[in-house]
Amino acid sequence: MTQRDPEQMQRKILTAAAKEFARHGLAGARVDRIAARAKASKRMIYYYFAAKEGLFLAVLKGKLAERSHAEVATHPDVIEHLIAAQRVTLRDPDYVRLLQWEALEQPRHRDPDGARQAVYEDLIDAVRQEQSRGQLPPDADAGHLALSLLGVALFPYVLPQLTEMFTGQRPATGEWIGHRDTHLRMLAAALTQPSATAEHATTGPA
Amino acid sequence: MTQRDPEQMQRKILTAAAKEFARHGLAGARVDRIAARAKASKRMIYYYFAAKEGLFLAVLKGKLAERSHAEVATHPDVIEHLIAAQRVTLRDPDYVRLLQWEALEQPRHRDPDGARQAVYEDLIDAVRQEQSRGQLPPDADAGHLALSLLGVALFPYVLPQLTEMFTGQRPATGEWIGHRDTHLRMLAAALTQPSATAEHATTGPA
DNA sequence: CTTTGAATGAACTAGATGGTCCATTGTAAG
DNA sequence: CTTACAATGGACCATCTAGTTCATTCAAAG
Repeated sequence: MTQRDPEQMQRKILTAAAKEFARHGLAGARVDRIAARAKASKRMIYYYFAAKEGLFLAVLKGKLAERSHAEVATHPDVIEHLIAAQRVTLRDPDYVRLLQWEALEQPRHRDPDGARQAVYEDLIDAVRQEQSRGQLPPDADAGHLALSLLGVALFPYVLPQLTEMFTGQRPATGEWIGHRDTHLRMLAAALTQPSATAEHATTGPA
Repeated sequence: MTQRDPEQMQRKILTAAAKEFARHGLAGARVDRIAARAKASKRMIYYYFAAKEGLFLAVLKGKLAERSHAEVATHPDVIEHLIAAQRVTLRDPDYVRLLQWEALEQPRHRDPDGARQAVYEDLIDAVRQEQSRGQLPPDADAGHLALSLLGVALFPYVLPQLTEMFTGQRPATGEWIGHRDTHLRMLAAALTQPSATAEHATTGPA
């Protein structure tokens, strides 16, 4: 019945593991749960990935690769940059969580082939271009500026408790996203133009 | 020799636990390690705090209380707000990590007495004042704006991997902080003034 | 000096969990 | 058809760990 298909097996394990690790992190994840969700025997996990941590790293690498497409896409102006970063994040909330787990649990986060570095380098370049076009403060360090922009876009999802305290709602509800969009547009406008008078900001729905 | 002193015992446990939880989170923390670090028997932990999670929550509550002082302090303008947020964070890196663990591991983060809410409410008020003084875009939602500002200040410490990719250094090194300060000042200036020409930005050292 | 209960320590337990062993099966090549 | 090996399943194990048991000690009250 179940014809053997090693590649699909590995994929199933990886996606199951991604869910589990996103939810519980490396320490909190349970190998048995991953096996169950993947409908594989635990044996398989150790057959393809040597250890729990190996699987975790594989998941991370996979997600990163998967995301690099979305991330690289440059957008005409700051506003679209921010909004896009938010949209991408919302499409796969697990991504941010994995980044957080990595930050907390992985003392060493290496990027051997520099693939990751490259992705962000592209983002910095985009910022640089917008600076030269006068869309962003020209004398700001591009790296720091890109970091700040990404921070504004992602922070609410990174610490939802704070977000709730500040805005009265958890992020990722439809209504909240609309409000946030409006805010991001306004912020970008303030950064771009002298008079921070956002033209009637539409509460941009999905 | 060791006269019995219940209160100090509890404090010792709490500070030991804070360190351990900040490092490893709730799931990753080891009760034995906490006991060892506190130079207490494990029994004591369960005597004063019913369970591991109880201890975790106690730690969280303690840190929050400890921080509310620093947080409440309002500052004359945006710049100082941001810089201050950064300084406070640097003085106790465990704080941000605990917030992150909370975000990841605690599906339910309640604030029964609303003490926490109050702290952030103050921050929002401060932002509102600066808006009315023309220091910040007046038509932006104060809550979202406060969230964004805090995001810019904290984000680098929340995801240091990204920070390293964007700026070439991990945060919290002396040099990095100086650069970040400069950047924050520039950003605040851009948000405040029409022409985003930061006067010769000094690379403000520690 | 005794009594009493809070405070403490050391050894122990039950269960969970990462990882492994060994036997088996599908499959592709000869 | 046989051989050989990759792929798989399921039971098994050693260890780790949160939490407990029980006896003991200190200190304050009488």
